[in-house]
Amino acid sequence: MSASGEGRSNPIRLLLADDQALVRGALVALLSMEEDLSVVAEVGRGDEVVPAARRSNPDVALLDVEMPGLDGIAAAAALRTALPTCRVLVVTTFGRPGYLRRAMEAGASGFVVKDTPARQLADAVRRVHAGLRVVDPTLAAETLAAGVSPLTDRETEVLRTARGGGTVADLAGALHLSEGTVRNHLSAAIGKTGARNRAEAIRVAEQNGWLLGE
Amino acid sequence: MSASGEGRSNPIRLLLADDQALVRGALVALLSMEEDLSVVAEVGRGDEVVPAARRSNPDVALLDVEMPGLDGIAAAAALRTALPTCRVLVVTTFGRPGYLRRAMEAGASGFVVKDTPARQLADAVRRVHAGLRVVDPTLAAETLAAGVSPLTDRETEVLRTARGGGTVADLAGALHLSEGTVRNHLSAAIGKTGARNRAEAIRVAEQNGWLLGE
DNA sequence: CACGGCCCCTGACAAATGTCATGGCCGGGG
DNA sequence: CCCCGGCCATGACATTTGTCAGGGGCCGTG
Repeated sequence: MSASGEGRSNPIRLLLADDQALVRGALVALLSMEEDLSVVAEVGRGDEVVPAARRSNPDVALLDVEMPGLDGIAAAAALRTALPTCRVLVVTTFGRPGYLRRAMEAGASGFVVKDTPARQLADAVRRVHAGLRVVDPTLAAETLAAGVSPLTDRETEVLRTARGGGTVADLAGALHLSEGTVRNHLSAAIGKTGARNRAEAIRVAEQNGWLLGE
Repeated sequence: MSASGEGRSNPIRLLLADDQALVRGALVALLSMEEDLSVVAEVGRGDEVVPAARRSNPDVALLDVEMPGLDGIAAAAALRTALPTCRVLVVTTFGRPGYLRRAMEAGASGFVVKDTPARQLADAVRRVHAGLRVVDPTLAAETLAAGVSPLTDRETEVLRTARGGGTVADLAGALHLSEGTVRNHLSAAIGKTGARNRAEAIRVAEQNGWLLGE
């Protein structure tokens, strides 16, 4: 339990990124209760992560996935190149299989969903700081099962644009494609996702985390 | 925690309901830092609110809207009738106008969105406990602007079912209606929401909090 | 009672959506 | 080299969706 092993050594320096101020503040309170942890920066947007990290030089960054400006995965990647010594622990509301995959590819050391017990968070931070990987085992299994996205680049792009809920003509305009082409990509996506119409396809792709990025 | 230093009066007894364990735990940490607040119960499902409240007899209940079992609004209503002396403060991720309206109708004393600064939460709790109302002013304005849902019962029901993303035939089957009728309701909903197709109508209705309940 | 609102159904039509066969383009093997 | 497979694009075609104009039944209210 108590991380007294480190005795008087320097505490682990933390950066917190979450767009919901209340949650962010609550996490600060939670983590500040630990003797060996110290929150040195907190931000509410993905594109503020790297600047803040440059200023505060944290050991570990806790990044939410859903953030304005830049999503947590992209922020993780940016942070890895900007401060390679800083480990990343991704925290998210949704246990989307694709999120985990992308997070790992982006160089994250850990992945925690928001319905894990609060007790475990501090430990996860310590493990990550120690160079270990932290991953929810059930989620890891799901990720393996879901596999990598079967969607082609164009298909994901079209699907992503279609999320806003516009007509085919709108999409065609926005993507500089012919309407027929858009329909074709949508049709392919529908087939690959096993859905029966556009809306379903979007939901499936979203739940698998295949629509992330950009 | 401290030895009753500030103990002029008994601390405010709190019940916390949020389905995300991590957030719930963090909120506990946050609120426990206040001398005059004491978390006496925490639950992760809407249908556990009343039983837990019966056991712990809280002064104020913090309820999240998005919860399994029973949504926070319904839980608020149930709690008001079960323990009329217990005030309710609704906390939610989404500042949907309809949520606020429904929360107030359900007897809540306060409504806070999760991106308000963490500092203000304890004060909100105190205000609510003192019998005052706590409402985000911008959200209140939006609520007035959005008005009450223009959708008829059947229309909302159809729209709610359509959320899952099925074909008209599916909806007709699920609701025991003729396909034509379903299309009519959808068409009406599309008209009233000012949308251009089913998907948009669903999004609009959802954002306004018109699809709550059941 | 008569009226208006909501609900349910029907049927027909226009418009959007989904499917398919086809062809061009490119890069990696035989 | 040529062929094959993946991706992209396109237009014709079938299906689904959305709209409209009806009609009947069931309340609640003036």
